[in-house]
Amino acid sequence: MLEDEYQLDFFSENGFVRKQCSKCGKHFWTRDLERSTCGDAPCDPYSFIGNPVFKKKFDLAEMREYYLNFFEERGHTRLERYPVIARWRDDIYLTIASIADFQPFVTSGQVPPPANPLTISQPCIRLSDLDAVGRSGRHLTTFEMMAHHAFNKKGEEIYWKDRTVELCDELFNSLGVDPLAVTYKEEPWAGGGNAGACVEALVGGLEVATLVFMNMQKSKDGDIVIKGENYRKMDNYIVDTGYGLERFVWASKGSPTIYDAVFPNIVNELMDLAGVDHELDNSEYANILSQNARLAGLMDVSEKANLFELRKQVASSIGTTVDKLSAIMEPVENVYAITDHTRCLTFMLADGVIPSNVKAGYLARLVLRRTMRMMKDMGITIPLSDIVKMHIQNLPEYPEFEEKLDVIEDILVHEERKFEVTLGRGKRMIQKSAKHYKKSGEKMPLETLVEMYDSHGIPPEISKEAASDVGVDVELPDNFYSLVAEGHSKAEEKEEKVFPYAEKVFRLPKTKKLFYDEPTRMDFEAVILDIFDNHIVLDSTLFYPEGGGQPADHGTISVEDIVLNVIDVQSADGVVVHTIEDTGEELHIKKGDMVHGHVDEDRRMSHACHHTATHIVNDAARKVLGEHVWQAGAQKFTDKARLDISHYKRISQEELNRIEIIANRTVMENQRVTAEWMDRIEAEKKYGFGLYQGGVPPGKTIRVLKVADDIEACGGTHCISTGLVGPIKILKTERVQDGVERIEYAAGLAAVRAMQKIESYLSQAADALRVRPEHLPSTIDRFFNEWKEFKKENQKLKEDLAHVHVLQMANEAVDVGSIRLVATVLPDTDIDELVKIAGELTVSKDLVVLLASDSGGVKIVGAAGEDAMKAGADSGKLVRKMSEIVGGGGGGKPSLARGGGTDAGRIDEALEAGRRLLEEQISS
RNA sequence: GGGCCCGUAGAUCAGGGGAAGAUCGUUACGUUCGCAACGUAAAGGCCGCGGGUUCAAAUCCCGCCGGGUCCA
Repeated sequence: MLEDEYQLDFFSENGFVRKQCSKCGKHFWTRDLERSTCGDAPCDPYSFIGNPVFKKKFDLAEMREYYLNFFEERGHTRLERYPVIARWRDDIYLTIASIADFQPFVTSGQVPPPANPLTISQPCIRLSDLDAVGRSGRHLTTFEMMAHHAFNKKGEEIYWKDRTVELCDELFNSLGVDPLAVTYKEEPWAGGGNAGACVEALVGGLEVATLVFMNMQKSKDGDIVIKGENYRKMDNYIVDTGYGLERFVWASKGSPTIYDAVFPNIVNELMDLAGVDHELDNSEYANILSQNARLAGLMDVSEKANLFELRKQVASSIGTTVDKLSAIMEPVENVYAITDHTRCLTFMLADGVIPSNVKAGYLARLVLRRTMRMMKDMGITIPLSDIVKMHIQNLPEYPEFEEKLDVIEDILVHEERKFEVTLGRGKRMIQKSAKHYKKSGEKMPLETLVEMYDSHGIPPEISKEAASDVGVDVELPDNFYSLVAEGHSKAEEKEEKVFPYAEKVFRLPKTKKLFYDEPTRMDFEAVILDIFDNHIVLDSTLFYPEGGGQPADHGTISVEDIVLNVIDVQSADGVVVHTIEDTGEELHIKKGDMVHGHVDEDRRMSHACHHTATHIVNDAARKVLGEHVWQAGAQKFTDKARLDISHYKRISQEELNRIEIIANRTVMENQRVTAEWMDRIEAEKKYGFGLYQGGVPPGKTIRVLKVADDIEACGGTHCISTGLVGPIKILKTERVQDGVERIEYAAGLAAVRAMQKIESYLSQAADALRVRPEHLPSTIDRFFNEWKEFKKENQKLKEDLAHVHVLQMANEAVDVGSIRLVATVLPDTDIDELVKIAGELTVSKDLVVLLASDSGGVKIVGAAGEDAMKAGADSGKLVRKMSEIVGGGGGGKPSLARGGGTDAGRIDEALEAGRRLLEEQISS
């Protein structure tokens, strides 16, 4: 299909031949004329374990430096790593490859690369093979993708396939790899809307590098089909390589697993803590691990069935049973996984991921809880942060980690406690439910497990354990997690909002945006470029289009004596579209007309105030809460604004007060607000990704806005100095998601109005109680307590009163057959009192009591003593009948019933009916 | 962004339209030289908030607030 793509001069000039793998049928290139297999698993098993393929052993730092230096010496510029949380992307949460650093704007050609060609070692996180981590001997959640990239354009080629493969080959040679042991397997690649030819570089059965030649993009009418999708060639074509740093280190050491190669000291320490004898010098033990890794290399061990198959094969190869082998392997695998997961957490937390129940934060919590569970299983009781500390010490190449240690520790302690609470709650729930099934002698159904996990976060293993403590059997199928997933119906893809005039707008020139240069001017002249329905496009405008959480400007556009109200302004592809109020009349304006625009100044100014205030509050929050605070969203209104920030705890009142003070101090310092259009790459270099707090704007240049200490890419309109923001009043906080706090505040006049409103609440409350506002707290406290006292006293009085009634009324009882009846009206008595009286009366076992009151319509209470009930009296039925008569309903137990209605005029009639029904009851 | 679960006494939770409960804790008294244990009794509730349905709502419905949790 793409056969021609792989016919490289480099191969033919260097003695390579193209072969087809005798096992998998794929094509590959090799210098070894004898070779018949492609070199990849499962066709070739690992041969490097115990038999390193490089002439020297490397650790992570040495290997990384060797690689970067190698490419620097060959004309590449070395780049600093990007964060593992992909702040500059809105389509992925985590950085999953080095090329992700340059998507979407560099790869699409919109923004030039920061250097060309370049080399980088990018830490990446992939959680897709979580279950295989620790078991397979080669999977990691966190790895560094070393890479060299070249971004080519038509007519501006840096280098392409030949040079790429040549560099790769040269790297292997320099490391002392036997040239005959290297194979390059052909493997078309597609991902993220792009595709291209690709060769995988294999050494000793291990894939150590992937060389992708990205030159196609997804396109409906494309003529190239890859994996069922249509693609077409792009004008720019990109060398996207990925060399696995950890795999290189592993290959250089030839240790049984990648974990023993990458972080041996932490593995060893944790093995000690878990009481596992991890003696790699012991040849028997090392042989088990090696066999395991070798065979695991041939299969996907994330599935339980495959894992069992693996165990069987390893067991038979070393002559033991599956059970014995599992007993050895499971603890070791767990420790490997713990070591890997904690390294993942180190990167995530240090780069500012806040654990949460949503988004990237959820991924962090997922890893966190897995880790804690495994630590518990292994009896490792040290705090998570101790292990993270080990990683940080182990990674001196990342000095930024050290600085974040305090926050990381705080987050981890917080998360550990949270999980404890959840587990404790879960265990109680499970035990309760288990007791229920024990009683009925059933097994605990699967749904219960699913519900426990899905709604309460209790891992099924723990449910099972807790249930068996009570003595209840639980069936836990292998595909448990997929069953959970099944329960979640797939969310509908929401339709993308399509601008109805996109076609027309696309042809128009970009509108000149005057509001940036002249933020205080509100009147302007412009020429109409186009009109469609009630939408107007001008050549230039002062109207700010909605964007960056700032609503659109309103105002008027007038042509001679026609004045049109502007009610919305949107920007599409740099073209500003003004929407005017539909008056129902025909518009007498046309293309080419000169117009006068006027922006509603009050509206604009309050937006500007709130926008500048947002930057100020964001900065203040970071100062009070910590560097991990990151804007997660913001919206401005005329009367208030809100800012969502990432933070792992609720914000306390005291912290809020400090944020408010700092924000207002920044206002009073009256610093100039400056905006500067900068080259994107340069701005990123100078200010870091903190620029993208409010989102990632497209384009080659970005507008860098400085408000006091806050520096962000921002396209909004702002006050020209912080003093003009006026007072900032924080109104409230809200926890919008776990790990995301929303701060709501008002600025400028809106703040004054907000304060006045709060004051009026206070004075109204104070007036009602006739006290001064400062006495409100104590007065309200007193009132509330008194109210409670009175309520209790009232209760007692009613009981006393009932008692008095009872004595009187017992005498009024009339005989009905063998029992006695009290039927009477107690005017203006509430239902609770009636109940109490009835209750006391029926201490006399032969009494039936029917009481009625005219309080709030009609209330009826009926009660029957023990003997009366035996005789056939049923209060429920009596009351139901009586209630119907007074236009309502009622019911209850034979011993006590309540009811009522609305027609007070028929109370006597109802009582009479009750008496008659009672007669029937006891006679039947 | 979507789904599910939960807010009842200081704590942990029952109850799920017809008199607000249990266990632990608290207090007092008894037993004891004293403590623990035990016995007896008491105090402690806007049943998260606001609407609605109903003669009647802790209970059913809607909204809000607070918490938990799974998935993308």
